[in-house]
Order: sequence, then C-alpha cells, then structure tokens
Amino acid sequence: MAEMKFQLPRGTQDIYGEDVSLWQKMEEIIYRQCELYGYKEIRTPIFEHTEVFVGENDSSDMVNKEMYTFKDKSQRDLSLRPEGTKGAIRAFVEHKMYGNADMPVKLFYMGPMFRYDRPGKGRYRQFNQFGIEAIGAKSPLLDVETIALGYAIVKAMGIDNVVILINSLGDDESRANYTKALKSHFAPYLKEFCSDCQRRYQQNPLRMLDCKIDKGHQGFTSAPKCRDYLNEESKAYFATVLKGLDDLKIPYKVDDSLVRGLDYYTNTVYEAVPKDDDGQQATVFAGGQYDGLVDTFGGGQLSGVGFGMGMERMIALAKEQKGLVVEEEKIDVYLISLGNISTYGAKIIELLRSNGIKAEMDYQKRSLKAQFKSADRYKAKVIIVAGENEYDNNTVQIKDTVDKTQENVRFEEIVDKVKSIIC
RNA sequence: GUGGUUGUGGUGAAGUUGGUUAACACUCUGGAUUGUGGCUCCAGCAUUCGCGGGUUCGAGUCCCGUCAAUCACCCCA
Repeated sequence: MAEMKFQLPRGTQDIYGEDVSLWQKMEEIIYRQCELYGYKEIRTPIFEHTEVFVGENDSSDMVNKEMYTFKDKSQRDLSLRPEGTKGAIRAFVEHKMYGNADMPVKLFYMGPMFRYDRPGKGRYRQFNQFGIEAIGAKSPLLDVETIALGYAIVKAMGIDNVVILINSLGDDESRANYTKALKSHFAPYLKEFCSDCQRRYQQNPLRMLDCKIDKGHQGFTSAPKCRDYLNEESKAYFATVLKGLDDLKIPYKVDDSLVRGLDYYTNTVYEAVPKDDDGQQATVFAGGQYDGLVDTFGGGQLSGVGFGMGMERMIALAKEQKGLVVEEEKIDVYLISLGNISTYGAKIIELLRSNGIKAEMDYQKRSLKAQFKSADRYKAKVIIVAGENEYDNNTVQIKDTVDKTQENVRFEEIVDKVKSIIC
C-alpha cells in the first residue's frame, strides 16, 4: 500500500458516517421551521467581491487577518464569505427584492463560511452557518419573531437549556449619546486599562464593555448603562421586544454589556447561550436589528433584523444532551449469494429496490458465514439465499430473521413474499 | 497571533534508563462447520510508530524542523 500522502488542511473537517445523519436531521429541522415562519432560502455565492464584506468601520483585525482574500486571474479582489448577512443583503439590493409587495422579505441561508482563525473547540476555518434575515420592515415584533424562530430550532434539536441574552443599543441618536457618555466616563481611567481597551476607546468604545481583563475595574462597574441613554422611542421599542419574549415564554436575560462585535447593529441585539455555561465560547445563535446596513449597499433606508447560527456548535450541544436521536440504520433484505450464479443476485437486488425495498448484497464472494455476519450487521429483516440450485430453478430461499422460518420462493413471488414479512 | 499537551494498525491503546520478533482488547478475514449467522476454538491482518532531517553500532523511545489535533488565552462580523 502506498503511504498516505494527504491530511486535511488546518481547520477543516470531513463529515461522514453517523455525523452525516445528525447534520441531515438538523437541516430538516431548519427547513421545516423556516417554512413555518415564512423564511425562504437564498443561496448566495461562496465568494464575493471583498468590498461586500468590508464595512466602513470593521476593525482591521477581521478584515486583514481573518478573511480568505485572493485575487482571481483577472485581478479581481475576492473573498470567501466569512458570514451570511452581507451576501444576503447584497442580493436583496441587487435583485431589488424591495419591490416585493410583502415586506419584510424573509430569507434564510445555510452553508459553509470561512475565517482564517486558529482552530479551537468547535471552531473551524471552514464552518457552517445557518442564518435568517428579515429585510424591509422595522418592528419589535419582527425582532421577537427572529428570536422565536431561532429558539424553536434549538428546541427542536433537543437542546433545552438555552437562554437569550438581550440588550438594546437604541437608535442612531441614542447610540451616539451613549457613546459620548462612555467616552467621557472612561477618559480618566484610560491609562489603567489594557491595550485592547485603549484601542477600542478610539475605534468603538461600546466594545470595551466586552473586555474580560478590565471587567472588574471600578471604572467599569460604575460605567453608564446603555439603557439609560435610550430615547423614548427606543425605550418603548425595547420594552415591546421584552414583552413579546415574555408572552412567548422564551427565557431571556437583559445584559447591559452585550454589544456584539459589529457596528451595524441598532436597537435589539441578542445572543443565545447555554444556561450553565459561563457565557464563554458557547454562543448558539446571535444577531440583532440593523437600521443602516441596507443603505450601505445602496438599498435605501430599510431596516432589517436577523441572526447567524453556528451549526457545528448546535451539533455538539445536541450530542452532549443526546437531544437528536438518529434511528439506527436498518435494511429490509440482505441477499446472500453462493457459488456461480452469474448476475442472478444483482437481478434480485434491483427487483427489490425498484419495489421500494432496501436491499444489500455481498460483492466479494465471501464465505456464507461472512455474508450472514453482514446481514446481522445491517440488521436485515429478511435474508435471501441464492445459490446454484436456486439459480437453476429460478427460485430463492427467503428467511425471516425474526421467527427464523425459511421457504423456497419462485422469482416472481419474491417481492410479495418479502413485503408480507417486513410489513 | 501567544502558551501548554499530544500524534503508535480499521478502533481503543501498551511500549520501562535508546537494544534487535511493536503487548493486549475490539473489529475484520479465513478455517473448524465444502449451503444456513449471532456462541466457542484456531489462525491471519502495522516491512513500521504523523511527516522530514539529525545524534548513535543501534531510535517508537533522544534532538531539530514541519504538519495536524487538542486545551487555555486573543478574536469571534
């Protein structure tokens, strides 16, 4: 045997065997729930012009270090998509979906995303995200709907210890006021903060609230709360969101320090995390509302709301909680062939399959014993034995593996006989 | 990007201060049983220890590099 030459590139994975069943099950759940909630699938390209993903204020770390960016043969500057929202919005604007009479346009996407991160627990360079975007309307009820859909999927996956961390950044006006207040509050302590916080102070002071190093600093504990800077409209909006969650009995916790990574969020931001976790590395889905994003793509003043969900993490949680049960693989018929029977076995197998019966056979001329073992492994309900005698007489032996009876059956009656046993 | 740990057959793994045939278990293949399985018994399955180089009479064991995994940070659109 030649030696093995290749290994997976760092941060990628092969999904196969039993895991594939879990993924398929999750995908089914997602399709089903999206159908119920009225979200239609959109499939955007896996790469786009780099500018699609680069927002005006995105911190350079994300863009420079974590995107798979390349030039194609015509020197176009392209990037593998690091997330789903931007592509969906680009498509929304490009195809003028806002012409649709029914706003919002509700979309979902699912598929691989790429980030040049160092791989960690449940983190890959090619990973899979599912996400939704409701574009073209602004309503606290719509925010709640997105959370409800995410929560429904999580529950359908058998994960039931998830809580929604939620906060409101307020509209542009509120946000600007709060940012100003934060800056003046932090100014005197700035020298005592970590280098990251000093950088964030300039770029995006809201982000400082996420800092784990300076968390306990008195300057942090006494920092002004986002909530106190919401104007009346934003307050009412947020109150309605919370009431909506109450009504739907979705467990949530208002978290003043939740600001999310990106700058485009306004008003509602949320993050679904497992309850017993320390809130670290365990976000299941996260999203928020965005007033200005569509316009940066040239789509006008349309609001949107949506979330992204990490599918690898969902699978991991579902496995931990044994929520997703995949029924074991079973076949109806295993065909054992003996001696030289030409293509008789294949003919029988095809006959069964074309009649909707799951059937397998041996392809290696193995011993009778080995073939019986295979039949056991497949948990076949019926075993058919076809040897030279049967071939000559155009019959088979059909054995019921449950009551262990066996009888000689003519070729024409195989399907009826098998069906009578497995039904 | 930083630091730690790890890498032996299809799987789980043992491998003592470097010493010649790489333990054991499961699985698999064949046979006992030449056409009736699940039990039992017997036999077989790694020219080689992630990959590359070095030290040595001798390397799975030591050294360097590299690839990958994993954990804790950083980050997480």
